[in-house]
Amino acid sequence: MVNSSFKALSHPIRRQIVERLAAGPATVGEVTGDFGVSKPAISKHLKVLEESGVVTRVIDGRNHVLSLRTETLDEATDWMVRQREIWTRLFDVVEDHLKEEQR
Amino acid sequence: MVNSSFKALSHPIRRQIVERLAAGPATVGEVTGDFGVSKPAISKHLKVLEESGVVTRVIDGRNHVLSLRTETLDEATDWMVRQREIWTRLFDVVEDHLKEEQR
DNA sequence: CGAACTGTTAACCATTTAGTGAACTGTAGC
DNA sequence: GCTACAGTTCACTAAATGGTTAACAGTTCG
Repeated sequence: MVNSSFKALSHPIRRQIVERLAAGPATVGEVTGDFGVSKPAISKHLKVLEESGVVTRVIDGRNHVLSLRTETLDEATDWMVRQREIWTRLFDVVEDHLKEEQR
Repeated sequence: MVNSSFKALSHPIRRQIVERLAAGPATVGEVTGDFGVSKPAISKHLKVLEESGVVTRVIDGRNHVLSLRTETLDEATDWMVRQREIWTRLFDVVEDHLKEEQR
């Protein structure tokens, strides 16, 4: 699932949609915003977000209401944070080593 | 730059390379590992990682030594963490609202 | 009912991506 | 000098991506 999350986030339009939805649920029309692309293009991006598990959709009359599936995004975030912890630790080791040498 | 970082991380092989490099610098041969793909394929993945600013390369004799450019990855990590903070806050608001209603 | 509205599907196109094998560049070491 | 080694570049393919317009499906409302 981490796989498809990163793929979903690899397009600027999709990231902007996620940014919008992080602030709360919205309809397709609302997330469409002012990207200079057609409705079918947005529709496809939403499909990618949905199939990757990043977004869910609830149909309400003629509106489709979109929400973030935060659990999915949490997984991807955790991967990044975990890597950061690892390379930060490494950096500290190097730092310590340099301090050691200065003495 | 956040753009290309996510794109760089959108392929499982490239993420595994990043995982390897998070633990410390390594040569091309070392990161190649046991993905079932040819050397040219790895070479291309490394090019993507390098051009996206995620990885740097220092040539030492006939070995190319790769390292993570952590600043670049920090940007992407920060984007994710920032979004998480936003949707977490939203979640708390909903939580509070539900508690409010239970009373 | 019929028109307007919200959104998707279908068919198509151009570009990018991910992979391949073969050939090449440069370094190491006998 | 020659061979082995580390890695890239080239030329090519197949599939995926991102976009388009045109047509469709369902909902709302006068």
